[in-house]
Amino acid sequence: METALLSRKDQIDQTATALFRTRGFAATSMRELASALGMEAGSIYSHIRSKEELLHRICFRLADEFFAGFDEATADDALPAAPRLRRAVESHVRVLTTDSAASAVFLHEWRHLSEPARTEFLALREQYEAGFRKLIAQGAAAGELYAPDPAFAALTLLASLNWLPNWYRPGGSLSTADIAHRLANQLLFGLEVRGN
Amino acid sequence: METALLSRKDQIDQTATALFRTRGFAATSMRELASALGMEAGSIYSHIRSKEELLHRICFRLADEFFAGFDEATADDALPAAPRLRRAVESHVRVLTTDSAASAVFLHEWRHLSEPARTEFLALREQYEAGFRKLIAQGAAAGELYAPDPAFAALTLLASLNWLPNWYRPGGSLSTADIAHRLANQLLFGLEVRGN
DNA sequence: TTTCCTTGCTAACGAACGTTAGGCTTAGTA
DNA sequence: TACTAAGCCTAACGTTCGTTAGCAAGGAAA
Repeated sequence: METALLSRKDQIDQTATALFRTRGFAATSMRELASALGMEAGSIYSHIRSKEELLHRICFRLADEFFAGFDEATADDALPAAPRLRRAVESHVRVLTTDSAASAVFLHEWRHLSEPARTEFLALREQYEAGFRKLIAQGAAAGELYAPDPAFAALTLLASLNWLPNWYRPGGSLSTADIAHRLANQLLFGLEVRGN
Repeated sequence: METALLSRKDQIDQTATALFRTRGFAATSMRELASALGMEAGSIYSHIRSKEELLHRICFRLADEFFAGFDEATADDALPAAPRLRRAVESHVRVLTTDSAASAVFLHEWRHLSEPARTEFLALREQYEAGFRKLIAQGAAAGELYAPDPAFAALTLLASLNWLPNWYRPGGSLSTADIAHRLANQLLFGLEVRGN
């Protein structure tokens, strides 16, 4: 029972994540998933209740990670908005890179959740984005950031970050921290007030 | 035969585009598509050869539009790289907004193309992105742009733009030209050399 | 040793899938 | 008037889908 590094259930989650990422949720069959795990399709149901449960777990676990990272990164109220935003960006990138397959599923496959999970998911997503909007708006109000339209800026910022799982490959020359720092630099440079 | 504004085949393309966008290609059945068109599933095959042909047409038509827009926007060799890049960005945004459903399909559903179409598609995509990379690199070499890593900058730039179909809705307060101009401003501001 | 829980198997279920064949209706053309 | 072609129908094909039932092997716990 306490044998492997990964429990069988975790192996299933992980393999499902990889398949959902490359093939898409709808185009991945339980038989494909079973085959990748070296077992039969029916056997998977000793571990899970349904195919959608797999997707549900992936999406909401990632949501948790994004929130936890954001909260930790922005916890210090004494800090100005700009560095807090920078830390939030770095946290976001860290989640994207350390769990890039799950992130890709999180970003692309959530629409295959059925109600009410889908609505719940979208609410979380909106709440998360609102965190960035608020930070940018604070920074703009304090004159730390140049962002005439905080909502627009937040959208663009997250868009750039969320493209990362599309090209990032774990074996690359840049470390996760490098990428995070670099992306934050490039994006915030355009936002920060000139002469800073 | 010359009756409608849209031929029946074009109506099918258009409805398929909308469904592929919201439901995804794999999760959209021919019976769903037929029902949305007010006909039966089998009848569609009087107009098309296969479901994948629909996806193929959408993806490659959009590729044509992106290329045509880019070529026109950057045709003037006498212009410096920075304004040519700006025009390319505006062209990209124009395609994304005037055909946002098809763009979303183009961006998300291409992986359901089977070989060799899939490889062909990816080659086109790479070629298109190379155009942006080259423009940014030229601008950086000439000192017009601040981009220590042109590939990185191109990736980030297109990422921000390609997120557009996720939030843009045709009835919004901003015109297509407004959005194009605004996005180009926001993105290039971070790229352009300070004091310009 | 007995009991149980985990893990997996085989076989099958009903449903939905993409696609095809063949026929009917209608409108335009000769 | 006869012919043709488009457009759509119904019915069905073979396949694959997610999922379930029932059973067997193996190790842990009693």
